[in-house]
Amino acid sequence: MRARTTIKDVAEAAGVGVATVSRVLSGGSASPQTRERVLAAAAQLDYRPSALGRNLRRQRTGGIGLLVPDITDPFYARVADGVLACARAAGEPVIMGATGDDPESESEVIGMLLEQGVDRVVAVPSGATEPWAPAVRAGLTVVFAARHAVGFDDIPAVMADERSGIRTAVEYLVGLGHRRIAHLGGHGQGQRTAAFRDTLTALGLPVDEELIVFGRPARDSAYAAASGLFQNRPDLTAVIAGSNLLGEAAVLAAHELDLRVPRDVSLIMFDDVPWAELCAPPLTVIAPPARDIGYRAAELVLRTPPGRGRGGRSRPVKMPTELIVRGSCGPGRQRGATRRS
Amino acid sequence: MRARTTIKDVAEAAGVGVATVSRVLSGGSASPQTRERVLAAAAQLDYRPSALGRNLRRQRTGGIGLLVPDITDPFYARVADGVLACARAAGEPVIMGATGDDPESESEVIGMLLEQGVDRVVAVPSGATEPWAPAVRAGLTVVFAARHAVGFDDIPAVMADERSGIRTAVEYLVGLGHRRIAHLGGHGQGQRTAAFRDTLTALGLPVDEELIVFGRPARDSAYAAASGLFQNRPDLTAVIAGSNLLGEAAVLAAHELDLRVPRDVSLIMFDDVPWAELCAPPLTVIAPPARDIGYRAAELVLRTPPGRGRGGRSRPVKMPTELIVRGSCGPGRQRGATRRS
DNA sequence: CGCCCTCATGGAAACGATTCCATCATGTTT
DNA sequence: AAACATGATGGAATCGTTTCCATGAGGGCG
Repeated sequence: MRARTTIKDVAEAAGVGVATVSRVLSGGSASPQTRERVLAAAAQLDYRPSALGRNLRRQRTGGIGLLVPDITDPFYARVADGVLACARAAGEPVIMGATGDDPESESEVIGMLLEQGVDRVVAVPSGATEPWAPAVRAGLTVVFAARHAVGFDDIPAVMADERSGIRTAVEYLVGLGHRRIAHLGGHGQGQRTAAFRDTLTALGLPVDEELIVFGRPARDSAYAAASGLFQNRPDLTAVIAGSNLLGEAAVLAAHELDLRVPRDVSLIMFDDVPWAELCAPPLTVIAPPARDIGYRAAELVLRTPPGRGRGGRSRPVKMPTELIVRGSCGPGRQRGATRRS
Repeated sequence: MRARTTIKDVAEAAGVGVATVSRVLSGGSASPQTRERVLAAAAQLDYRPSALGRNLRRQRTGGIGLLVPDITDPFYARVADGVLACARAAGEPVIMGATGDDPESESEVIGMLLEQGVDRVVAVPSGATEPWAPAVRAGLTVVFAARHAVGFDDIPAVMADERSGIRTAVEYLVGLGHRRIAHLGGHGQGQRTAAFRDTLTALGLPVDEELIVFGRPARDSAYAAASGLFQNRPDLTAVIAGSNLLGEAAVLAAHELDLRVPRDVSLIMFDDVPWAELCAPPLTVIAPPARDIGYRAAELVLRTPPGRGRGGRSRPVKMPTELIVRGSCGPGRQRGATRRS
C-alpha cells in the first residue's frame, strides 16, 4: 500500500506548480499546453483529489446526510433510494443514519453528522423538536421528507399530499356505502388523522373517536392496535391503515380473527408495497411517491445555498398520491349486528 | 451562522495550548486540574472536534462505506440495517451507495468512496472483478457480505450458509415426495445452484437442467423466468426461489396461471420477509440472518487493521439459515400428466 | 546537594487541497 | 516606442486537527 498520490506529485510530474494543477482540475484558466500536460500527468498517476483536503479548505463537506427512522421499512427504503439516486447524479456522497424514531438517537446521529462536517441533511424527522435545534444553530441546511416537525415552519419539507390521498380514500369508501370507517394511525401522522376527520365531516358523517386508534412503529404494537380495533368495534366495515406496517398488521389481525377481506371488512393501506399485489385479495392502496419524495428532497437540499434555510416560512412541497384500486374493498353493509366474536 | 468553534478557541478559553486540548480530549495524559479546565471550556463552548481536520491529519477517514445492489430490496435493507447498527455502536459514520448490480456503477461508487478517503468498505459485490482492483490497490479494507466475488479469495466475506440452507430445503421437499424440483436462481447465486445440484445428486435424484433457470434482479425478468418455468414444465411439483424477488414472482406467476399453492405446486423461498406470513398460503422460507450478516461484516471490517486484508486467503464466515415451515409446501404428487395449459 | 528521570505542557510541522496575491511575459493601445 | 492591460503561473497561507519534539519544573535517589 503506497502513499496516496497527491496534487504535489502531479505538479512535479507535469513540471508545474500545485496551484496550476488545482486550477486545471477545477476548471480554472490555464494555457492549452499546460492543461494538457497536467491532465496527462494526472491520468498517468491515476490521481484522485482528496475530498478531505478539499473540504477542510472549503469549509464544507459537500456530502449530504440522510436520516430515516428505519431503513428496513419499504417506504423509507424507497425514500432513501430517491435520495441516493439524486446524490449520485450530483456526485455527492451520502452519509446515512437510522434514528428508530427515537429523539435521543436522532440527536446522536445529528451530532455525528455535525462532527463529520456535513452541512446538508435530508431527514424524516422523529417529530421531536429538540434534536434539531443544534443543527439549525450550526447552520445545517435541512430538508424534511415525508414528515414535518412542529415548530420548524422555516425548514422546507417534501411530503406526500396526505390530505388529498386520505380524502380520496375516504370518499371512495363512503361511495361504496361504508359508514363506520376506522383509521389506524402511525407515528407522525397528525396530518392524515386530521384529513380523515375533516373528510368525514365534509361528507356529513359523524366522527367516531373510538374508531381512530394509533400504533407505535413496531410490529407488535401495530398488531395490538389492529387486533384491538377489530375486537372492540365489530361493527366497523372499513379500515384505513396509515402505513405499510399497520396495513400488514390489519391483514394479519383480520385473518387471525377470521374476518374475510373484503366481505367482512374493507381495507385500504397508505403506501404501496410489492406484497400488496400478492395478498389475497390484493390490497387497495393509497400510493405515495416515496422515491420521488426522496429525490425531490435531495434536489432541494442540494439547490439551497448553505446558510439559507432560516428565513421565510416555506410551504411544504406536496407530491400527489394515487389511489390504486385492487381487491380489498367491497360494498359497505351493516355488520356487527349479525356477528359476535 | 457563526464560524465553527475550533480547538484553538477551546485552548484560549482554557488558557492552555492546543496540543494540551487535543491530548485531554483524546485521552492522553494531563494533570487533573488542566483536564478539568479544558473539559469545562469545551463543554461551555459546545466544542465538537472536526472530523475533517482529524481525518486529514490521521490519513484515515474512519468512516465505513456500504455498497448494496438495491436498498429497496428487503434483504439488502436488513443487511444495511445491521451495518448501520454496528457502525453506530462504534461511533463511525456510514457512507452508502447503491450499485444496481451494475459493475460500472459499482466502479463509480468505489471511486467516490476512495475520493472521500473512506478506507473500510462493506459490500455486496456485483460479482464483477474489475471494480475492486483499484480498491484493493489503494489499500481499502474490504469485507464482502452476502455474496462473494470470484478471484478475491483473500477478501473476507460473511455469508449465509447457502449450501446448508438449500440442502435442508431440498431434503424437506424430497421428504414430502417431490421429485421434479425447480430452482429459480438469481444474480450472484452460483453457490446456491451448485448446492441445489449437489443435494439432488446426493439424494440419488437426477438433475434436470431445464428446471434450473435464472432471472435478472428486476421484477419483469423475475416474473418472466417464473412464468416461463411454470409453462414450459407443467410437470414440476416444487420450486425453490432464490430470493424474495423471485419468490414474489413465483407467487404471482402461479396465481396468474391458476396454479394453487401448495396443491398444484409447492414453493420455498430463500429469504424471509414480513409478507411471507401474509401470503395465502403463508410461505415456507429459508431464512438467512440478513441483519446479522451485515452486523458481522461491519464488525469484521472495523476490527481488521488497515492495510491488512491482502494475504492469507480467508475462509468466508457462514451464518446459519433456518427453514421456517409455513404453508406453501404440500406432499409431492404426480402432476402435469393430468394438467395441460 | 546535585543529578537525572519523569511528567506536563506548548510550539510547530504535517496532512492535501484551494485560493489570494505577486510576478512575469505577452499583446495592445496611444 | 512606452505604457498599460491581460493572462498564465507559482509561492505561500489557510482550513482544524494530531503528534513530534523541546522545554521546564518537580521529585527521588545517590
